[in-house]
Amino acid sequence: MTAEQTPVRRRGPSMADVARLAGVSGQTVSRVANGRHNVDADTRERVLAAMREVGYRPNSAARALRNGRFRSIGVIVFELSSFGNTRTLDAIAAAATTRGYAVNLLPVLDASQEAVSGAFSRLGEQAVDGVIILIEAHTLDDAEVPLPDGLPVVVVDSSAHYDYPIVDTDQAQGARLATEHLLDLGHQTVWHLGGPPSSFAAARRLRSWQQTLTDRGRPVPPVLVGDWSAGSGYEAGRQLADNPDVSAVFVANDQMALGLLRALHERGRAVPEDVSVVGFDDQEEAAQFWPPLTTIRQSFAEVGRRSVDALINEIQAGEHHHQPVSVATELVVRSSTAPPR
Amino acid sequence: MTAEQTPVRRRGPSMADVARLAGVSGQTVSRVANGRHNVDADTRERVLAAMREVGYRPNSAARALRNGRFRSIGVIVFELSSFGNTRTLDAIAAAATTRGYAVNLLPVLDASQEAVSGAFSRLGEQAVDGVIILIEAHTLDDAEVPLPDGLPVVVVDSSAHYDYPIVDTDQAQGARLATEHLLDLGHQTVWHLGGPPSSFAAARRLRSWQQTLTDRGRPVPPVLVGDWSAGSGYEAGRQLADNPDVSAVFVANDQMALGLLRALHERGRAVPEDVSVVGFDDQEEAAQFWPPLTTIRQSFAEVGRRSVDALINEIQAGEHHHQPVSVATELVVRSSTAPPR
DNA sequence: GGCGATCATGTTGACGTTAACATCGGAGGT
DNA sequence: ACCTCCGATGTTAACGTCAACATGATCGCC
Repeated sequence: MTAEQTPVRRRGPSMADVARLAGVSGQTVSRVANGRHNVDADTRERVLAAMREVGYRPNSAARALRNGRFRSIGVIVFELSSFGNTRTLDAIAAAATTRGYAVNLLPVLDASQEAVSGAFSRLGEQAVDGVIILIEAHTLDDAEVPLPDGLPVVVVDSSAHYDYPIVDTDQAQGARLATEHLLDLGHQTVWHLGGPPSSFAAARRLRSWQQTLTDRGRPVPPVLVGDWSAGSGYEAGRQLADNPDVSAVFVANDQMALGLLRALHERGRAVPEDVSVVGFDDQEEAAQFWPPLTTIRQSFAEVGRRSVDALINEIQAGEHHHQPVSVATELVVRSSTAPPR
Repeated sequence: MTAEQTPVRRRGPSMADVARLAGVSGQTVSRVANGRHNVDADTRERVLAAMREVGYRPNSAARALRNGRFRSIGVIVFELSSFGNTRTLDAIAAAATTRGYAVNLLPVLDASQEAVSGAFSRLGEQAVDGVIILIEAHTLDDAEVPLPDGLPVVVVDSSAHYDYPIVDTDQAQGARLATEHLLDLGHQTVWHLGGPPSSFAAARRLRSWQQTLTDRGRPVPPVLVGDWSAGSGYEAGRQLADNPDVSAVFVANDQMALGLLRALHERGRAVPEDVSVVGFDDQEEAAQFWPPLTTIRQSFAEVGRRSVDALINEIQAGEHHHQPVSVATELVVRSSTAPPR
């Protein structure tokens, strides 16, 4: 009793099928598929009709094998946890698509060393022409980064520790903008709730805040440290709220600022009357915080676009631009800042 | 003057190179690369060493061509705008990676018809074995959806309008949970700020809220409509705040709830003393809203996992499960709800 | 009217991998 | 000692596409 094998055509139609139907050679089909001009108008029509009839789809595997290029870029992300990464990824995807490249997501499942190197080694088997790395630097630093040799890479980060082209927001400029805004309002000094020490972006913002204060001859208060999460902002806020000296705080991102605002409300300290707060990122919700948050807007779209440009440049021209790309930020004044009482 | 062509070996080493170095046939290298057991331990070592030496990486294009499978799934997303999509995508990426599949991002650049069908036709050229669709239904409905024939598809949405398997959060159960929570606290009725009419998820939540009220013999207040954004929540909140009849509001997502809270604060209506508010999603920040938001937690992780499971099942077994998958939600009580004054 | 130029189209082979089959040597059974 | 079976390894061909080259027809020009 021979089991009747379902004769399901698993593969789709190929050029050969189209060619047969149109009565031409495979090569002609190829030419039509690739929009070459040296095909007779009639023939082209006939081929296109045949393609439609059989539902032809070019096989990208065969194409990639033949051409040695995948027209695809990989993006290594550490979860899509953070607001910034998400937005940047979005911009990358848009830019890549526009440039005719597909985007391959290579998630790093947890923060462990092995997960990171796991992602990197998986990379070797991926069908990508280049990679954009979207995870914070420290996670990489120690890892024996087994990046496949000769694979173009662009890093989105604020570290200068790489041999790869770097694109990022100008953290220092943004932090200066925030700090100066508060000082200009008349505050004696500005406190700072920073991001995790492992983040270069956080370190840059912190350093620049510090620098701005000393440039102006102001005392530098002790730094509070959060982990980017709103919860950690709340924790820090509870400490700050009880300190009557605190009249102005620069928070390293909007999410932490949200938690900080909650802590201040809880303790009955009015914003901005008692305490002024400036965030960083300008995520959509910041305008709807209570009170609406003054913050530093960074253009994730621009960062995404620039990193794709840099990567595709590397892929197609083989050119490295080791000159880091810095994207400027912008101060957005809302209601969470005011002169000291 | 013949320009010296840089003899850059653009292609990486292939199995043949490894085979030559290890003194075996290509097939043996293939067996080692795929972890087959029928290879002598010594030989395997020799091959592995050779691989390391030349820096061998399997060429996934050749593999895909040979096997007819890409081990890759596509995800069609309408920007990564919404919190929910982002989280679901994250879960999908994690689940897919765990199952050994790569994830291809297929962004829909704008809401226009052509952008959507653009994404779909691009799909035909993508190296994917199946697709998960993460865009709201209405955008698809009218479109001549030119989905490649025979390509496995899973839709993450609450519509039943598809021929494809569907996975989504149990919107109706969540909305009922929210509404009942408020009624149980003693509120006479519950107002509703819904999502855009184009969203099936929003429609489900609305319908279930309505149903719950009528089941309990309560009056059904007029519906307010937002677009998921915090800004639209603020707009709606300004209307609600001036209405003294409003003592309880069920908001269709947390972001809009944030804006609504701001509007209530602005008008001096205390939460929860004057007005109780329940959100939907339980995004991380909800616990740090002012006051911390009572909300409906939906498991994006589960939705992502289940949709990947469904898709891979379809890919590997060819089985469709037209039975929609519904993922349960959970009420998380915080400080934004209380009995009426 | 002959000759090369130009253009549409066809033929061949290679990209790197692996399924299917072939081969070969030794272990085990009678 | 002979035969079988099994496991390790090699050989061949094919997946779908496209560059490179080959062919043959048409055209214009001296």
